[in-house]
Amino acid sequence: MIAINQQATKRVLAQAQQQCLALGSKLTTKRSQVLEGLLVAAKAVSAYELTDVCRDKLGSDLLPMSVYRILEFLENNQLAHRLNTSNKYIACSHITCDHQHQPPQFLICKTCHKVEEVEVPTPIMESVAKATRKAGFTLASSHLEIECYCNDCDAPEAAI
Amino acid sequence: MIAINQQATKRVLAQAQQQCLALGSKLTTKRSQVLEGLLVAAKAVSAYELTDVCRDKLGSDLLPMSVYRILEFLENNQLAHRLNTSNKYIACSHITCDHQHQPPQFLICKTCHKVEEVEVPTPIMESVAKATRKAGFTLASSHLEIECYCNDCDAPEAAI
DNA sequence: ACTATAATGTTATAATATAACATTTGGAGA
DNA sequence: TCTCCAAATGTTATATTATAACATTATAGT
Repeated sequence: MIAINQQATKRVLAQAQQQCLALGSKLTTKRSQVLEGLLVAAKAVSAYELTDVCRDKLGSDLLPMSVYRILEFLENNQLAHRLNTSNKYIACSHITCDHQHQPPQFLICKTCHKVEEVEVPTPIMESVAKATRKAGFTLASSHLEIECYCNDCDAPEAAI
Repeated sequence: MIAINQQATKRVLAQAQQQCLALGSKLTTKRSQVLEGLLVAAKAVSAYELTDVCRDKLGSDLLPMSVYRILEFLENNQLAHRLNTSNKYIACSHITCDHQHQPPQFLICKTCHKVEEVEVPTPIMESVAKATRKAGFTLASSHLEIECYCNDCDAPEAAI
């Protein structure tokens, strides 16, 4: 996970601040709290779980509705990702990087819900995009979500 | 979509029957109705939408709870797929094929929810599996879901 | 026919998400 | 500084998706 201590968290939040400004938007106190909640959670959490984290760990009194709104904002500002596979949210692990990245690929453990964010090799993404165009579609999502079992959780059967 | 007329539907259902037997399970009347519902819908539908289709188009009186159970059965018997991206279900487009297929890749239009099932080229799936193992995970899901815009729906911005 | 198991029915409720409108806040311009 | 607009947040209600828990019915093997 991206932030393992308070100092790192501060650094990430400051960087997020900058990133928002660059995009012409503002990381308000509440938004910062929600992002901090994601960092504190240090794993993929549902909007309601995140609401609890913000209340219990950060003393914030946000309601789920606000958390949903703010999560949408964070997504639009590339500070968080929504994992469709599990209906959970996670902080972007590249907030403190200053360079462009390949599209993320999320490896999601079906058992313990641990998430690892790796980069999709360019040739793979190109193949996918090509197959997509061939079928008469245009790629919309810039990330792949892969359901996995992590090594701590036994895979029930053989995989592909 | 897989079944465009009654005759084709019958053929698919008969084949599904066989496929179940081969797997040591039974395609009961209700299960067959739910599968037929998916065929009639001819697109990805939610469990509740499917319940409506079964009631309105097929005269079945299933409750959503039963539909969920039966969808789970159909998935286990490779007769239907659950699309995590949209929380919808779709009939497998390969029921009437008698050969093994590559893992499916679903192209899902974010706007109109049209779904196209194409095959993932083996080398791509191998690359993904490799990256997965390298990160300490084992592939669990045998399909990829790709969010797209279909050519009938305008993509709002440039894609990857 | 008897019984064990599978399948389905039924009711309740949990979990996720959005709609709609009200209120507050923070800045840009008068 | 004041005013007013737009953005952000608050609030309430409700839609949508999914599962738990237990009851009943159907089916197959003996």
